[in-house]
Parts: sequence; structure tokens; C-alpha cells
Amino acid sequence: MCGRYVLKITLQELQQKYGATPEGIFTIEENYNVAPSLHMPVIVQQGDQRKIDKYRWGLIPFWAKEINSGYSMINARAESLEQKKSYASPFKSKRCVIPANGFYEWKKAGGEKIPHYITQKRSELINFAGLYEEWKPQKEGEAPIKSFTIITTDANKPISELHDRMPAMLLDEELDIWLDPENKDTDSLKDLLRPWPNDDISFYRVGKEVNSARNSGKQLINPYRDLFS
DNA sequence: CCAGACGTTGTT
DNA sequence: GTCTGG
DNA sequence: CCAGACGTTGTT
DNA sequence: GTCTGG
Repeated sequence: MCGRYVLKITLQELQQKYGATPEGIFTIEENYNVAPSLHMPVIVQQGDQRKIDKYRWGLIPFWAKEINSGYSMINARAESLEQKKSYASPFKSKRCVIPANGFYEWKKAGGEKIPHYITQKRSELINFAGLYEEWKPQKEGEAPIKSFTIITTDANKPISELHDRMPAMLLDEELDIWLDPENKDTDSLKDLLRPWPNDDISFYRVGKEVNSARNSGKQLINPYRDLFS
């Protein structure tokens, strides 16, 4: 699954990589411990234009009464997108890509949870497949909130050592197909949400400082060092 | 028909 | 809003 | 995802 | 145990 990730990139680099223009004025700060509820950069397509915007991590269904409705919609299972009421409609027309440099998974060992940092080998920047939604507060005059969720799929071979799920990730050449809001070919869209190739994943253990979302510095991705080795 | 849920993961 | 359960 | 709080009244 | 905050 995917509940924390890393983003260390400038807005300029994002524009260049995705050929996207920012919606409004905002800045991007590098964060080595991105946690749910933060507003993070996403790539969406409007018409034939790619846009960069910041949405909130944790999808809020458009019909929700309250922003904290008790749901935990930070991930969406690829296998059941069309069956789940909260995801069926965004899957049809509100697909997005969440840029990340890597992500964390916790491996259960006995009673312990051991954090690991995972990256792709070939690409410095990962394209998480996601869905977004726009939620309008009931109170008049309050700004709508756009939010997103990261799609998960079966873990590939290396990641299955840590966990049985992993985020769905896209090739650069698949982005046009995924982002096109006019694309209604859900069968081929689902085909994009496969486990990532085994030979393009690497990971290593990191220190427990990442456990607290209050920490966000670059030392969090330093390899774990046993004090007694 | 109306009421109530609408999510994932992990653990039991 | 839309689907499921009663 | 994990960490941390989880409560009220009255007094300083 | 469960919810909120980061």
C-alpha cells in the first residue's frame, strides 16, 4: 500500500517533465515524509492541457457532509474501482498522476514495524496513478476542496517481501492515455494498473524517525545503520 | 419504498 | 449522488 | 501510513 | 479501542 512518500523536486522541474502549467501561484517544498491530509502537487488534464495543481491527500467524496467523515480514502484498490461508490465516478473522468521520488512501506517483523524506502531504478521520478474529486462545502462562501487518492495493486516480487500491496505506477508514455478525461475505455485503463516490473524496484531499510510525520528532512532516506555493527 | 453506507489495511 | 439492504 | 490523544473544572 | 493530526 502507500501511506507515505517523498517528493524532492522544484515546480520548474515538474513543469518541464510533464509539460504542464501551474494552476494559480504556488510553491513546492521538498518533503521526505509526505503524509495523508497534506496538499501535494498532482498532474491533471483539462481539455488538451496538462495542469499542475495542489490537492489534498485523502479523497473526499463529493457528497460528503463533513470533511472529516471518518473515511480513510488515501488508497483505492485497482481491482474494485468500478464497484466502489466513491471511486466509480472519478475513475471515469477524474484521473490524475501524483509525482513522487520514492515511497515508504513498513514491514511487519514480529511485533515490530520496520520502515523501508522504495524507489524505481530507471527513473528518478515516479508517476503514481491516482483519482481526484472536488468537494463543495455546504456552507456558502467556503472554497471547494480538491482531494486525491493513490491507487494500489498487488505487490510485485521484491515488494512482496515487505507488503502484499504497492502503489500503481505509470510509464511516461502511458500518461496521455491515463490523464485524458474523455477516455472511457475502462478495460484498457485498468490494464495500466499492473504491478511494476520486478527488475525496476529497489529498496532499503531506513530509520524509525520516518514513523513520525512531524519529521520531514532528507536524513529520513538515509540507509538504516545498526549502532552495533 | 426508505435508511444507511459510501474505504483500506491489518489483525483477530 | 447512487447503490445495497431490509 | 504512524503517533498521540482521548476530559472537565477550577485555580494559577 | 478509535479518532485526530501530521
